[in-house]
Amino acid sequence: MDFLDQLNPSQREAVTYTEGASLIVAGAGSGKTRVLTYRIAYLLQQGVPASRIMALTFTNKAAREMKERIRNLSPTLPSREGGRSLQEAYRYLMMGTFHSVCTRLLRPHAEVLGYTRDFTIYDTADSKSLIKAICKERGLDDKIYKPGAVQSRISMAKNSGIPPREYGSNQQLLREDREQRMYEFAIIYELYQARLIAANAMDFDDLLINMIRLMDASEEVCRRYQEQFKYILVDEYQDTNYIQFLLVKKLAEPQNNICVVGDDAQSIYSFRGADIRNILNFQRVYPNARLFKLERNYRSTQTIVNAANSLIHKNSHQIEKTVYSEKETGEPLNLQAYMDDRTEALGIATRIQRMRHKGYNAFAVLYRTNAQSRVIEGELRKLNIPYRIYGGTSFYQRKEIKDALGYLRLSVNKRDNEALLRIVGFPGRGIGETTMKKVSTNAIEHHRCYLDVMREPDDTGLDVSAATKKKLQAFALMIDQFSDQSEEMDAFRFAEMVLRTSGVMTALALDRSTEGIDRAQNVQELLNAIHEFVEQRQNEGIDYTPITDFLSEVSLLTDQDENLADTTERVTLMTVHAAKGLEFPVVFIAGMEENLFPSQFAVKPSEIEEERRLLYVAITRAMEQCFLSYARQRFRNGSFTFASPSRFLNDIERKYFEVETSRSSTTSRSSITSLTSSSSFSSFSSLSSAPSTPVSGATSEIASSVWKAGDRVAHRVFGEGTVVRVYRDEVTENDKIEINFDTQGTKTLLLTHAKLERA
DNA sequence: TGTCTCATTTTTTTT
DNA sequence: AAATGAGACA
Repeated sequence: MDFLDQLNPSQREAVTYTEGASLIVAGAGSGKTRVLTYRIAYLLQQGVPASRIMALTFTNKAAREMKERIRNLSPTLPSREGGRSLQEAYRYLMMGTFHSVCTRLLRPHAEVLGYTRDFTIYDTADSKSLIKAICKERGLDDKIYKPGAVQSRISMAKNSGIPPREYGSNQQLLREDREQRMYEFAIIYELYQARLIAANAMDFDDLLINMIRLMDASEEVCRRYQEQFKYILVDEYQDTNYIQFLLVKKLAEPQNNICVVGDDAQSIYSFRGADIRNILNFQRVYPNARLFKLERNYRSTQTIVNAANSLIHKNSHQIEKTVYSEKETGEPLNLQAYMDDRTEALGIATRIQRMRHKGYNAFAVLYRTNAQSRVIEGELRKLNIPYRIYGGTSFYQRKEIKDALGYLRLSVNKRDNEALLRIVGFPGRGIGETTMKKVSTNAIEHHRCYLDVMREPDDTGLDVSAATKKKLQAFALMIDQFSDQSEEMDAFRFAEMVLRTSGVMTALALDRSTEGIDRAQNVQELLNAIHEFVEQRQNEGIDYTPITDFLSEVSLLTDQDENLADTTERVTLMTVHAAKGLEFPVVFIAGMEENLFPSQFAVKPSEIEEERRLLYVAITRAMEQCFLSYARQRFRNGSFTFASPSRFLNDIERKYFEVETSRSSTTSRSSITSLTSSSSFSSFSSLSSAPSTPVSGATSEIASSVWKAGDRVAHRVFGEGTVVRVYRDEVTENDKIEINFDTQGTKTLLLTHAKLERA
């Protein structure tokens, strides 16, 4: 049986057209991954060696899954290659995220660019802390130079291919900086880059940029890679940025066997520099490119596909396509209004419970921001519904894990100053901020790394006491010893030795609090992960795995990459971004409110359009049913905010929603305009019409009156309570009050958002 | 130095 | 709510 039979005609065409450039525009659920997988399998069948194929995916998980599918496909392929069996071929595919593939290709040639092979990868936290330090050194106000903002601007510059030098002569950019009062931005950018290089470190963007620089710098390397990768495939092309575009273009030369797959309607990463023009202009860059459209959706019911289409058509420029489904009509979308975020979470949890016969894996609750997961989590737990949260602070972001990794990083790359700063204070060894400040100053002045200064404090004339010197030298000695052994042991044995010798393990074991025990367990967990990593490589025939290999993998892990082993039935909770590429029978989309979805930061039309695409992605994750909901009041940043329904709700054609049944019904099935609340607080009659402004007449009346501790208060959400603390006698709108509730303990409320009544 | 407390600020999505 | 920062204190 020919495996191509399993494809529909348009899929098959896209799979078998292998020479030259092709653009596959793949609507949501149209079997995009399938096409990519089969295309690679087809190439293998045609006798193309696996090592000549490069496939760039959006997550490592996607790469892994694709490899697995290719492996399962390959037995059915007739082997044209006598020697190596096709079943094994998948191992030699160059497959992964842009960042991980670049790291792999970059390491052996890092010297060309002035790095060593052991360069470390700075994650967002490292970069941010470096930026902070630079701003502080220069005495800049971090109210104006917000580390986060500076970082994303640097990233933008990098992703647009503008190095520090060019930045300083770009009038347009400088003007923008002046408007932001960031007169020294160009200098910060330059210093930042210099410090990265000095630390033998690359940030995420550097991995891509340096890959291009490498190919520019070495004709030989360039040709070698171009010859090696005869076929290049890029998944999720709509979310690639300018640098990625350049990189792929360069790698594919001169034969240009390049195949990109994507859906402009699902471009949701512009904040990360993704440029939708890459996919829109593909045919202009490659005039001979064949265009394939996959328009049949195999995932969702007709209603879901049509509803999503009606939404996305509100956007301007798109590649013309008609996504359709031939599955059953299916159930209408459901829209539910709730009084507040907790009621919303409870509503979702209750619905899941009612439908639990489908199995918990059938459900996903999607939201715009990670912060929304808390409430939902809480209500699910109350109803004993098992769930799994993706994103948020992942395992590798935990402090103790970052500390542990810091030791490993520094041992491998002694110039990794950010790692050093992390770990020098843990476990405590009497080296504090003041000392490190001096170390840092001297290091920068003498163009040495921190560890050098600590090892030889006299070389730079470090002004510290003899006792401190001793401590610094002891630390340096320890790291040097680790470093000497880093290539003598495999990753696991090395990590174990370092974490024991350094005192990290002992320090954690000393803390007998619940959190302390957790932390110790987490570090043990890290060791297990390293062990697993080494074993896995052994199975792949690599018998020596140094710690460097592990380190470069962990820093590039994505959110979806975690939690493979756990197969128990659970509801999935994640942001819409994280849900990209996934599907679930039943999808809940929570928080359909203005200033949340679309985000409060989306103001420009293009930004609103991106948010709309984001909702499109969310809806098209659903196979059978889609529930949308919003809350009128939401606890955000420590206080209550009022919310109005998302404008996007009006962008979805009304006819796809469940129609309102009867006005008097207790459970509210509602159309968009007459949303009735299903809350148990209906006794507050004033509630049914949600006020659009937070300050009502009642509030100002309260604001002008005098409240004392012990006065009673009624809050519209929580019911009755007692004021236990008033910060001042004279209460004004922005004052805080603390309210004691019998069920939920104490809450602090901003008076502006609390409706108070004298009880 | 290191730790604790109090106060202020923050806002998204992630390789 | 959570995270960060400043300041007091041992």
